[in-house]
Amino acid sequence: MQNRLEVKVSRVIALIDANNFYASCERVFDPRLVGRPVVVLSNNDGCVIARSAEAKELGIGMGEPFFKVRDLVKEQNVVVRSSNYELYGDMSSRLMDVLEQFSPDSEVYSIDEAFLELEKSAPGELRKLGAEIRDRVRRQTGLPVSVGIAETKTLAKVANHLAKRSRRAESVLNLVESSYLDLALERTPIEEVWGVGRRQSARLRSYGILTALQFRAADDDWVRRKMTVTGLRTVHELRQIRCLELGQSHAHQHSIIVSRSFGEAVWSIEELRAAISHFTTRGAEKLRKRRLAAAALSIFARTGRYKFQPSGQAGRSGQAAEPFSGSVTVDLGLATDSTLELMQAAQQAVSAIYQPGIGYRKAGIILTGLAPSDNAPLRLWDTARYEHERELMSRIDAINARHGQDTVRCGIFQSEGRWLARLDQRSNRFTTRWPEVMTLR
DNA sequence: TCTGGGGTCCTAGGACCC
DNA sequence: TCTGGGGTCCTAGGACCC
Repeated sequence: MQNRLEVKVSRVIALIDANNFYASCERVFDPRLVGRPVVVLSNNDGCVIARSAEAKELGIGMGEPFFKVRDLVKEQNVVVRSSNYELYGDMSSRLMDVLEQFSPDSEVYSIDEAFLELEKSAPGELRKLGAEIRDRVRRQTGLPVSVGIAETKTLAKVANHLAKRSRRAESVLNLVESSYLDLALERTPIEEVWGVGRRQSARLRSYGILTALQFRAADDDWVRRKMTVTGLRTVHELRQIRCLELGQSHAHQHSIIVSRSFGEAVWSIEELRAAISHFTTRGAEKLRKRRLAAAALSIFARTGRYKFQPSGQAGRSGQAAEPFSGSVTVDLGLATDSTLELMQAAQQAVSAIYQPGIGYRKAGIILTGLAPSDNAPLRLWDTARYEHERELMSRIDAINARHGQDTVRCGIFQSEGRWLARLDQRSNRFTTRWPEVMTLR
């Protein structure tokens, strides 16, 4: 038995973050892309969501709409890829497997980054450990990563940013017991501090706070008033006071969202039903995979964010209508992970939300009230049917896992439709689909 | 006309993250 | 013409309770 009151060994936090993750994944499987500008596009080929260093140098911005850079892309011979989440997800789990070798305490923070808790040691030793992490990830996955080490998560983020930016391409920076700490904070503009977004940084700038160093020196009460406890925590973290502990990712997820922008506007209720059915199927699969059940299902549907041209009778006036956005929530009564039950609720919600004469550009479902499905309350009636349904679901999942998505599917939906996203330039799913593995000649 | 005080729970919306 | 998807946390305000 461990004595729970024993003195805690002093520990530090490392943040490991892949460089240009999606673009780097593409490079692992196509080395011809090395040294060339590469961009990866969002779903529907709408926005640029990843850029290689060369593409950044051309001035292509993060989140920039693709049509705005199309000419530049052509001129500069930039490689363009549609997003391939199946490939990136698989590469992500390989990355995390390597990181786990270095510490039992880790938090997978996003698809391409993780925090590791490390035992504190001499600054030189920590730096060496960081370099070893970087090198092993490279050897075992082919991915380039940067490592930042510090006393708190927020400072580890600062360290990681600076490591990425360093011209010497060291890609490892240790700020624990570092005489460089203050200078590092001075070189970190306020908007780059983790937790300070566009809104707050504009406000802070108007008060003359331009750097992380100045923010660290701000008065506690003032920060609390202006930015609530969230802002105060960030300031404390910059002062090496740990406020944010490592979380267990997925320990208790609160919601699941499945949503897509449509390839073309959707006007009819049949097409909207088809799309929502598709999202609901994906959502139910996510639930079962994570062993969760949902107590409520919401759907939302909206027009484009930027303008909206009404059609037919609604557009007769010729005036542009306001962008429309609506949502409907259905209480499921008892938590469920059954595609059939969720589908019923979703269709009910579609009927409630649909309005003719609106060109929907995006829709989605949100599952909430999540709880482990093993703890789901027992049904008082219909127990036999419910058990039967669960059995059916697990068989369908097994078949689809083996033979591909939607080999067997529930209900009425067509898997084709104008609402499907465009993905014109997707690379092969090299690691997860047999027909797409690499062939060597 | 006058009209307490304190608590909980829920939801919508804002801000942030990658 | 063409602008992603999936999450979290916090707060304010209303409904409701005693």
